[in-house]
Amino acid sequence: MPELPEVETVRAGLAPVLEGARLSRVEARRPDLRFPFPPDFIQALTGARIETLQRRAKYLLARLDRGRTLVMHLGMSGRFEIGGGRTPGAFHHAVATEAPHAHVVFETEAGDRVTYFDPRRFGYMDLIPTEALETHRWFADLGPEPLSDAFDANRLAQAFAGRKQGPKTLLLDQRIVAGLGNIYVCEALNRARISPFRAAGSIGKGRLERLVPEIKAVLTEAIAAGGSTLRDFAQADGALGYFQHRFRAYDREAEPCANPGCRGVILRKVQAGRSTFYCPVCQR
DNA sequence: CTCAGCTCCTGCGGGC
DNA sequence: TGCCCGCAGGAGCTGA
Repeated sequence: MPELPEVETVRAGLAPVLEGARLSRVEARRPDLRFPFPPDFIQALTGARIETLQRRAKYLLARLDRGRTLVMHLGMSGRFEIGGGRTPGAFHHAVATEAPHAHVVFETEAGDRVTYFDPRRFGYMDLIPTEALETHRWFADLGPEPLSDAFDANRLAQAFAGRKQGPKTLLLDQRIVAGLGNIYVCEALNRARISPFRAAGSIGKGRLERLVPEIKAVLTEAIAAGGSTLRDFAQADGALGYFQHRFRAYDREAEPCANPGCRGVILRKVQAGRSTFYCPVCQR
């Protein structure tokens, strides 16, 4: 599911319920997601108060009042729902059925319930000492937030210098810029009319100065739209993001390029194991 | 160091 | 209808 705009949408949806809330009950319905839960996961969370719910790159960070932070990554198919955890209509059965793939349930003293679903289980959660977050291996090497001033053309030029890989691959590298994924990289390169395949080191500074604002623009627009709903992404309140209707390249194979004045057609090619959607006419 | 390829896991849609 | 294949929003690992 989630790239930066989707994770930010989830954060914004959960914050009203979780920020300032004290957890009265936490349930892990299996021993692991991508990784095992820490041994004291339930014990450490039960009774803890969530001070803030923040986002860094594609991670959600729930800072607890106990010196640790609950770190959550949604992988490919992770999703939160306010409520949930039981199959709707389960009361029709003699025994309530657990909703499929509802792996973690958080209940607050205020009576709210937040359920984490993740069919593919590429997501993960851990408890990390808050003061050690920045040096933790998940965060130590992360690049700048793409929407921050720290992410600019100079930074990108430095990262691209001498590299033969395409800008597509490098923009997916979270050490260069943190939060982009396959959709928004395809979209930003199409908007900036830069080929995903050319050697990143050969892209002139002027073109990077066009690319950076396009990255920021597509992310900002996607956040405003509540993210993109491809298969199963929904906001925490169940509302669907609608940015997918504004895709110009991603998932638009054989459709006309939307760039003004371009008469090209979007192609799909596999690059580094991922689908790359691009316009061979205007993206150079 | 760089880079391509493979891996984890489940579900879904298209083609036959 | 049912089966098989390819593909999916991430990212870490391997080995050349």
